[in-house]
Amino acid sequence: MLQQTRIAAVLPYYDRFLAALPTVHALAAAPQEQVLSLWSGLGYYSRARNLQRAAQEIVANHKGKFPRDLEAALALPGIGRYTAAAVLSIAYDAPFAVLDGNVARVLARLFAVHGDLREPARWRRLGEAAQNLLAQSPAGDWNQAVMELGETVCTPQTPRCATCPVSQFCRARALRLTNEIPAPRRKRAPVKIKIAAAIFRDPRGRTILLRDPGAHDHVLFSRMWQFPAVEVRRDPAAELAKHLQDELGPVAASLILEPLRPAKHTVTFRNITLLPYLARVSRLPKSVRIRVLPLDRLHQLPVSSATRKLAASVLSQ
DNA sequence: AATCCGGGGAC
DNA sequence: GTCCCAGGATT
Repeated sequence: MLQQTRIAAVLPYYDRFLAALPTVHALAAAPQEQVLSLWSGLGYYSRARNLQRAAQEIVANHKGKFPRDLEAALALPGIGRYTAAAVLSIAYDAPFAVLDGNVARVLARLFAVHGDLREPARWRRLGEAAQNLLAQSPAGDWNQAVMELGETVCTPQTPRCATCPVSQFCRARALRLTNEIPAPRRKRAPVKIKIAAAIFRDPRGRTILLRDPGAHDHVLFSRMWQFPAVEVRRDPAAELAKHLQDELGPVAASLILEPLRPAKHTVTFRNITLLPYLARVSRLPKSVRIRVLPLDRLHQLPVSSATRKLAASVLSQ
């Protein structure tokens, strides 16, 4: 959960996840839909799929215990250098240094490393530097201490050098380069997209969700349950109406699409304007690919945050 | 080596 | 608004 995600954002998910699936055996045996529902809203959903696959491999091949061997850990889906080092050092006191965004920033300032830290050759050197510093024991405590130093003291903006325990060794500070190091991560230019979505509602307050309706909006909805939706350009209502007929058939022919308040959503480099349309119907469309459920019970299914925002636009009006 | 994948909290 | 997060997989 912590991969590229702040601790504060993870905590409530972590608590709910462990309460529902407290053991590796429970996780391995759970329906994938339950795992994804527990992850719903946290993002990077391949992590959830990989975590469950890893649990299944651990049960099948490692007697239900996370492997102590580095190579075996790296062979698990979703376990890379960082996570393997973190788990093995914290759980088993194995002598592997972690390198994450926090550690990289601390080391880059300590040694005044210029350039993009994520560039593979530079990242590898930083990993070697981290390993060379790992003379302390227990290794897990050392690793967590360096990460926490980065999180709380050696922060990206306005680091708290006055309270830093290693400021006297810091080359970036000596050179007055703490604001220039590390170099900012280069990012892809943002792209603007408009997505129109139809939120059906029957007299009992129920709606429909689909899965895998088309390739174009997978990015936004993460291949999970979603409202019928389509990317639109000039005439959102008309383009959505056409899409609904293609998706759902003639049942969608004479719908009245009532525009609701647009919402903003960002997925990596895409700036998305969500255009919700309420479709009041006496009877919901039926199909094997359709799930019917109350509009205020979306958390029962795996959905992305975009789907939650769309539902909220109806519930708030 | 590049690119992709979510979401939100801090500033 | 901007930045970046206890990264990993895929191409």
